[in-house]
Amino acid sequence: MAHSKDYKDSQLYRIRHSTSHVMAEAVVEKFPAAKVAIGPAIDDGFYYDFDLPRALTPEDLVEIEARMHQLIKSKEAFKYEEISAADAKKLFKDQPYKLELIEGLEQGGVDEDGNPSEEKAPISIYKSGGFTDLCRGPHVKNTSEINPQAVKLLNIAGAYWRGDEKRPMLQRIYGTAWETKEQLDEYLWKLEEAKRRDHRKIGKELDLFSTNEEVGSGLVLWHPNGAMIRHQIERYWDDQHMANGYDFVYTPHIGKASLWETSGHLGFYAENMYAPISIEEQDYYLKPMNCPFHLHIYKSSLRSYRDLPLRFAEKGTVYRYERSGVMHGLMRVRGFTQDDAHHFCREDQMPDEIDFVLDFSMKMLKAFGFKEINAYLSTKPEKSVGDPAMWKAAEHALEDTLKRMGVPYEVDAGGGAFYGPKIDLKVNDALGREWQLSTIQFDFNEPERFNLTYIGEDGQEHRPYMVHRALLGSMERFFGVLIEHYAGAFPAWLAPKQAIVIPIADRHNDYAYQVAKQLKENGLRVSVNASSDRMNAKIRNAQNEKVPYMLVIGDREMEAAQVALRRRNGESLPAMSVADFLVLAKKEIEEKI
RNA sequence: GCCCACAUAGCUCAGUCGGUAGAGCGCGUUCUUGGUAAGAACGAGGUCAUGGGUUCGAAUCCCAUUGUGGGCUCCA
Repeated sequence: MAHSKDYKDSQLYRIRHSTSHVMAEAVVEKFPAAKVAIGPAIDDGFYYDFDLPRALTPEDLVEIEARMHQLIKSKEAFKYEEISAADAKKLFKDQPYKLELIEGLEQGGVDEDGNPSEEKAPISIYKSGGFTDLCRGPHVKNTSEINPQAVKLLNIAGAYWRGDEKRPMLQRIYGTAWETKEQLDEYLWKLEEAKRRDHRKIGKELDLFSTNEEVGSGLVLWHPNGAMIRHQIERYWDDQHMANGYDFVYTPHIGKASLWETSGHLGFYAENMYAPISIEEQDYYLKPMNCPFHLHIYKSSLRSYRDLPLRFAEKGTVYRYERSGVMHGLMRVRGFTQDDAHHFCREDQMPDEIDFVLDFSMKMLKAFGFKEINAYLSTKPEKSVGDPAMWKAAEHALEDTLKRMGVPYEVDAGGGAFYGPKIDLKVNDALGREWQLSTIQFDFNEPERFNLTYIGEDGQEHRPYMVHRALLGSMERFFGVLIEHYAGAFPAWLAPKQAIVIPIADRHNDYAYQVAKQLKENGLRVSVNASSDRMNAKIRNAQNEKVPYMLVIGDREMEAAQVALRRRNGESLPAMSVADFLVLAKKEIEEKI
């Protein structure tokens, strides 16, 4: 992840980078045979990669951390020195990874982390205590600037040397460092909170979804509660699309090999596709994307410039091969449903079309409670297909729209796909974490490959612009993000169970069922807890289920034909009539709060 | 796919030195009818992920497979 310049210049960055050196010192002290790789500061801390004679254990981490505290307290100075490549090679003669880095520095074009760098930097080393590292810095002057109370080692992980799976697997130790203990505690609290909100944990607790060993890894089973939430999401999605000029389409899950040859997927996407299914000596492939089908719908009749723009939308389920180690709950799966759409338009319509799709995306995301949305604009890479003039026009349209709408954005120059520029939208969740959801991508490849045309005003054939977009991304990932954002306490419009009626004693059951019936007739998702539990237990269960509205019914309510509302947040309202509760609930559901 | 770790009741977990299993929650039955986060008793529930090996004997040791977790790489 790219760090801002501010961060790289900050004291915090120096503290973290220096702490990683202290950690390396402690590790090398413990394992004199250790080969050290690289150890940079990262977003919330630092890491260092080592090649060690044995696998590290959590106990090693405790020991290393304790030694680090001692080293920090011994007030080691960080001493900077520039040396020649020859001296550096001599100094690091037993450190193959460092030697490789020195080679790179000598040739220029890479920095000491092995990343591309424009200037040819001098070779420099930092000495601190008994540890000398090839390093550009910057560092703190002395470990006295590091607060040992604000340093913590977090976990051990495997990592390839230079991220290349063909190179040796190293052991990486992640740690974090802050200026004060309070900051560390806050960070650790955030990690704990992230664990509490983990969609896999909440998914089990609220019975939302599961995966199953026999079904297969990365294949999601949506349980009734999760499916109800998805259904509500989709209902809203359908309504919005219908009201905004989209046409719904449905397409099959497999298509013939020739389709994927035409689209180019067998050329550039084959490693993500499943092996073909052979039917009557024809190969069929499970679809990894919906676009080729939508393109054929476009092509199914002659299109006039008057027909455009066309917007084909489909919640299309796709299957992509993911390597076995990368699956993660709902966030990374092998089968998922994209909320997909393809826009086809004329060049003169393109700016408006982009305006529309960005505005529409933002409105959708905001409806789901995401207030902060950041955009990332990716432009033409070196290798690309399509007319450079079309690229320029598309990039301008994207950027102009972002500016006009005042959406904060970053430009990733050359970061686009080979077939077109794109805007990705990322939201910040309740914990401030960023998630990519929407993607809006031009495609100059497939319209060519499928020879899409429309008849223009001039009677000639023209190539339409095509935009591929997914707003929520995939239903699976979006649901995962939503679970973590709300920590399972879904707003009433999404909650699988919106209200629960809690009779205090058996004699209130009949009235409770009457109330529930009335609510159901008004469209609420409601149930009655008529078990022999005490009221306290019923409330506790409803709280744990995160039901937004609890309607307690006892003698008083029954007599007055009322309900006593307790909200999920613990707030108790004075008893009200069922009609009044309906007004209140319907308003909140309508407003999606 | 790779490195490391893990897999015991529906869930969360305990199980010592290798001697064929336990708790809490949940579930069922009964009693209890209680006013805003757990009333009580009793009961049912496990081929210890799967397959193989070592051993007189395996939840426990070894190997493989599947799945899960933390990462790397990749990504909606």
